[in-house]
Amino acid sequence: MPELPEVEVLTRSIRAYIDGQKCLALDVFNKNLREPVDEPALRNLLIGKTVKSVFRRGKYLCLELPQGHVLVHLGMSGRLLESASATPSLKHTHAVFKFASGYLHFVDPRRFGLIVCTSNRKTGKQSDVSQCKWLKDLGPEPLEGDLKQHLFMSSRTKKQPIKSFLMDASIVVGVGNIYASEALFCAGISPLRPASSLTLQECQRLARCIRKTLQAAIAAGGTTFRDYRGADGLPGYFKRELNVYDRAGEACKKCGNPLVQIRQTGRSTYFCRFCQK
DNA sequence: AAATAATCCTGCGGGC
DNA sequence: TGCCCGCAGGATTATT
Repeated sequence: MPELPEVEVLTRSIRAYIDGQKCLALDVFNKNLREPVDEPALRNLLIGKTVKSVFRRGKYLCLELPQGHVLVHLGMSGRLLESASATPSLKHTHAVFKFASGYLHFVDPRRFGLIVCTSNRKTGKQSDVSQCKWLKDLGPEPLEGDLKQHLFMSSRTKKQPIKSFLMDASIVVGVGNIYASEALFCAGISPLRPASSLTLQECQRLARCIRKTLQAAIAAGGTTFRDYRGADGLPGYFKRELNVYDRAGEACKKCGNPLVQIRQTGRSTYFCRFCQK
């Protein structure tokens, strides 16, 4: 998916588009996402209501409404597109939201995505969306707080490779397969290193690199590898700034040696054997 | 407890 | 042209 930078860019667009706008209608064409879409609950939360805020938590896009939240996750291939038309223009358009300002089309060929809602009213009390089942186990945001200290402390008992560790959303959110490889290259740390073997100094370097990489990607509008598109339907431009991802066999930009590709827990990892120790 | 494998689904590119 | 294979940015569940 869409990792953190892509969802952040998307969130900003969607915020400008629908924050403070009233939702007028909802069409669900295919409920069959990772979790079945609860259309009655969604309508109840949305129709005739005004969007109070739009924010991101990890890779979730969150819409705040008077009586709860709608959470959207793009999975691997999801898109959320702004459109002046109610009619789906793309195959695999599973839902269309109508707001006073225009339409939002949810498109997701692989259907790993998610549209779920959380309601305030169940307990009768104001419920904290951060404690809902989707968000409660997420680790901290990498762009906030003391990331270096967190990485160091939470890795002390972990023998798993640092790359897998970084991609674990319960450790830190938003770092997916692309940015894990990129951040490790930036920090000069091998993806194969056991997480617990990193020193505090290395965690500091890694934390800085994670932030630098994510922020640069946000500034470039995200990375489009295959599927990702912004809310305007346009790709992100960070791909040309990638140093290792999808560059197996090509020259390392630091030392010139060929980059290698390996598999870690079922995912491709790219790195330089000479620059990353 | 912690680490890995299998799984959900469609699309695309490469090899033949 | 077309078929088959492997792979794809995620996250949960089951298995060792």
